[in-house]
Amino acid sequence: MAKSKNTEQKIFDAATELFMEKGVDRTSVRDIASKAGINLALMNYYFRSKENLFDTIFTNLVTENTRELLKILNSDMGLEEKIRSYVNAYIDMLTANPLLVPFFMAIIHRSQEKITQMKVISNLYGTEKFSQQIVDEGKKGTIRRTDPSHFFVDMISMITFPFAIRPLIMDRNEMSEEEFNEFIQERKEHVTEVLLKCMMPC
Amino acid sequence: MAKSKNTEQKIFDAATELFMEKGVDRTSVRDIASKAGINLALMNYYFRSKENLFDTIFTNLVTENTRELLKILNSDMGLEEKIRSYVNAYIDMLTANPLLVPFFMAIIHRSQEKITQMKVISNLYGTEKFSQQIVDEGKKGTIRRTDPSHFFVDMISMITFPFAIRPLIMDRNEMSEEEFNEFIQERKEHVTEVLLKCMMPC
DNA sequence: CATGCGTTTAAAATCTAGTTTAAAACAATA
DNA sequence: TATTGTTTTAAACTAGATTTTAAACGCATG
Repeated sequence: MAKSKNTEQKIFDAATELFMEKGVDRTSVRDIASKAGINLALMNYYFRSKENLFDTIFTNLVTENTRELLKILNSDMGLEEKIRSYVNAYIDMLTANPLLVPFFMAIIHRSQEKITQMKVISNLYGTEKFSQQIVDEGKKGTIRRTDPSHFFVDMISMITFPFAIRPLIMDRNEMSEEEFNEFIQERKEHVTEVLLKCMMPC
Repeated sequence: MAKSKNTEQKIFDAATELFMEKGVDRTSVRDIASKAGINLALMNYYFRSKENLFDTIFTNLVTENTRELLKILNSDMGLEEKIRSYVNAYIDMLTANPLLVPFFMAIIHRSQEKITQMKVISNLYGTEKFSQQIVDEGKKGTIRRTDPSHFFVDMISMITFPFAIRPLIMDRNEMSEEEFNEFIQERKEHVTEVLLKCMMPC
């Protein structure tokens, strides 16, 4: 029982990195083993199969990274403050983990049929309370009447999409890593502003 | 020389469909051959390798589908009309071809290093004229001063991202195919409005 | 009509990847 | 120390993918 947790963890970590970097299908079990510095068969010993290892990792990634965001979305903040914190927290999370979005995009494409994974991701977006808030404030006249589903899609689009096409943005604008990060930091303010402005009761 | 063009085309078409549907890595040359109704080795004869076939298809997909959009972006329309046509044309194009975005996202992840080297990519976003227009009108005061690179990213994010996460949106809102398409059609008006509103000179 | 050329097919060789097996090493404990 | 359960190793197995080679086909031209 000695090194068990240790080895299992090493496999888990190595696989996570490789999956995110090269994609699941382009990562072989042998890659994982060699990166983790363990014997090939141990992957099968601890996780029954590559696909099962992937499921484990995937679920873990989603739940780990969305806890905070969900909390904000379902908090009691006012609409403006909520939007601002959500945008900031989301962008911070993705900045710390820039491969997350491209990885997710690839997974959605890869496993459309795998409903379970879709369900896991759907958790990402527990928006009932937030939607209600938008409808309510629309009725009160505090903001323009706004369709919450479109609004939410706008929001996550503007937040996450730049990470999905990062290489293109960098290439197009001849940006270095740092310049791209600056660009992303600027977007915190920018996206918040766009979202608030378009629901202002003109 | 009899069936040459024919066979080459059959391979090309079959591969295009499969790549878009299942992803490049999960499509085997056998799949392609059987779908195209040709012998396994013919893929190798016409396109030297699977990877080379993929490059050909990818380049073709990009150029075919961006011609129209680029024309609009570099036309002499006024800003408002230009934005409206661009959003409409882009959404129409993706509606006709709903796998395009998820496919691209997967490709960006799959071949990051390769993609920036591909010259076709720069074609995707030839935005000089459009950017200039935004800067000019900002100076004139017709619109708020707006950073063109953020604006352009906002625009393509809101247009394309919903297609990338289509299964999630459908699952979350319990939508049928048709309902999703309606949702997307609504977005033409919605996105245009958001974009125009946020550059209005308050 | 046979020669040559582009095209197509078939079979074999090579490689890569996931999984399994069987035995060895190890650790804990009775 | 002997026993037992866990962990590790090396090697084998299986399946499939890709590439190569050579042979067959069909047709137009000399």
